[in-house]
Amino acid sequence: MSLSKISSLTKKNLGKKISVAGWVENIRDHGGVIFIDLREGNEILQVVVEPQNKEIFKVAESIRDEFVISVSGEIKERPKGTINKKMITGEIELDSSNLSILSRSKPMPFQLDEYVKVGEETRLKYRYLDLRRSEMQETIRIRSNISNEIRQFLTSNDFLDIETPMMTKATPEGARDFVIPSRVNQGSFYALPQSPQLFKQLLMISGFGKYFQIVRCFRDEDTRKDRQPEFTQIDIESSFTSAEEIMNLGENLIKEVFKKVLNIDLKDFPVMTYSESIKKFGSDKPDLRNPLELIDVKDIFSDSEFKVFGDPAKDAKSRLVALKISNSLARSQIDDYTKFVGNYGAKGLAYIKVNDANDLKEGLQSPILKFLSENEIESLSNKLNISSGDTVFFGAGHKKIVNESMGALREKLGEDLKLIDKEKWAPLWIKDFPVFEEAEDGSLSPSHHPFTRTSDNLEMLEKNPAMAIADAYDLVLNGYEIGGGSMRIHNSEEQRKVLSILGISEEAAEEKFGFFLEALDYGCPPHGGIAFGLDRLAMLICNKDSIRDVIAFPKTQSAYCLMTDAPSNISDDELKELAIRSTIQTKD
RNA sequence: GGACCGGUAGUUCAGUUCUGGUUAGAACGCCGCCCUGUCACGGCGGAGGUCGCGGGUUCGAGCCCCGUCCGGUCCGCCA
Repeated sequence: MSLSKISSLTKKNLGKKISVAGWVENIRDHGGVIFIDLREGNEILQVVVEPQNKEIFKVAESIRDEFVISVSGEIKERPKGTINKKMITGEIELDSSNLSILSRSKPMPFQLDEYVKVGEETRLKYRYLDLRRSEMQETIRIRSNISNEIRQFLTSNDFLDIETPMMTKATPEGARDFVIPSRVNQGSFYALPQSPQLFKQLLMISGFGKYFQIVRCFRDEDTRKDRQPEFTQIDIESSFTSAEEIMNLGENLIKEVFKKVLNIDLKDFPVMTYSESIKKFGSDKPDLRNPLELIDVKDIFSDSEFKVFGDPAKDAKSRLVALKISNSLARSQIDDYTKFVGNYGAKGLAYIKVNDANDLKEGLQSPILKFLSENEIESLSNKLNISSGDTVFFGAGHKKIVNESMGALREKLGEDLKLIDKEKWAPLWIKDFPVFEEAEDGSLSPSHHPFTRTSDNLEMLEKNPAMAIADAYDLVLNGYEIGGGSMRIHNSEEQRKVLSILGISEEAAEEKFGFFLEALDYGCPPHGGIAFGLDRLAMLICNKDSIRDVIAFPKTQSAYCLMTDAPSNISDDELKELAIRSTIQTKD
């Protein structure tokens, strides 16, 4: 008799003889009758063992949680009053006539029930058991559905799935590479790809007009809840296209995934420029579910006696913003927020508590009031439209620090004050990024990557690179960057120029990118593309706080696998074969 | 590299500071016995601890001090 799937069993099977197999979710031994909840995937079927069949009954008495068993018998309707509405199979049960233990199990190192919370450390050590829990079964299934829908969508839009090497060449700049030593070419190293960027551009040169790949990428940088050393990108590239076309494609792709996986119709995604986003939110990946906005108040304080505000108000490289909330906070809370913005380099956090908005003389409370003129207070009151009970925070200083600290404060206040509607989806496009980011020492680094085309002309790029705008775009969802892309440079002259602006010498460019620069000279079509972070997308769709929860076997914050104990030492023989010597003394 | 939070039974936690003191508790799980309609079954009984690790202070440390390891959140980092 072949095995039936538990999920397929319904009242239609009443009276039928069937066999099932699975894990023992739970046993209720009443002495005279034994109930076994048998689990297969996420589905559970109640098996009844009656004492009449002495042999089976004896076996059943020895069964423990998570044994793997097979049972055959007849599907019966449950007696009246014993129907369990919480179970999909709650109206039926399997009256066992045969039962065998296929595999025993030691007691679990932690309980798999949904009712018991388990720490992540334990879960990761026994990840294969953690994955048995219905919650994990569900998320892994959803993730599979997501990638399946993506494949279908892209394939039906004529995109070709093409694999690119995992063993490739180390690239300068950017993230640190994971490196693979070569035995055949001793002393030389491959690198794992940070992304298939150059290969997908080469595929455009090869004439594959539409490429995609769901592909693992590797970056040897510190992790976060939304960053793992290895992660998965939905990598897309297209020839003879435009930013509008790629954004349109990406938007339809995400809409399709939400429709098919969650049955949610996303409205058209708003588009915002980078500079507007920074101005309003201090961030290039704002969570639009958060209603708070930064308000520039430079104009009010341009002649201020109060240096903390007056100086930045006069300085082009500085910013002065207010952030208003409709809550009155305790002193200790304000102190906490002051500490919080300190993490981002802010020297302090000025604030005004509005006790009575109708009395600008006595109704305000703040250590900085005595430095502010009546005019300034009145202008502030008008511009911010303050009401009694409000608190206003101020950020003043270098643009970067104000944006980062006040942007982070906006997010934190949004969370703490529960201003964010967690049921909502807030996608948006950010475009018109600068081509380069300027470091404090004036040096430039790519804000996207060095193959991004500017939407300005080349002259502008050379004369004033820090002001040049890139033909690039990011997709942001609920405050997470879930995708980003650009139109690419498609001639070697422009590509060489950008590399030189980045401070990469001609020799270095030749050594690292020579093959690519040469390829650009053999008829390169204009092209561009985008890449989405599958892990982040799945995390958001599954309503999880960390991408670890949507990765079957993730690593810890220190890039360690608690289950396999990777990374680990290799033998001296292996090292010798690879011509490598460690500079670390091995522990005793 | 840095800041902060955590590490006590198999698991989840209480106990920990201001205030160190005899035998470190609970719940769930586990083991044994009982139980014929439960479904997070129930009842009775039992076992289970290097308080992450190392050092120090003290008559005495889970608790105080120093160091260290592990997990998490964040800064730096992430073209």
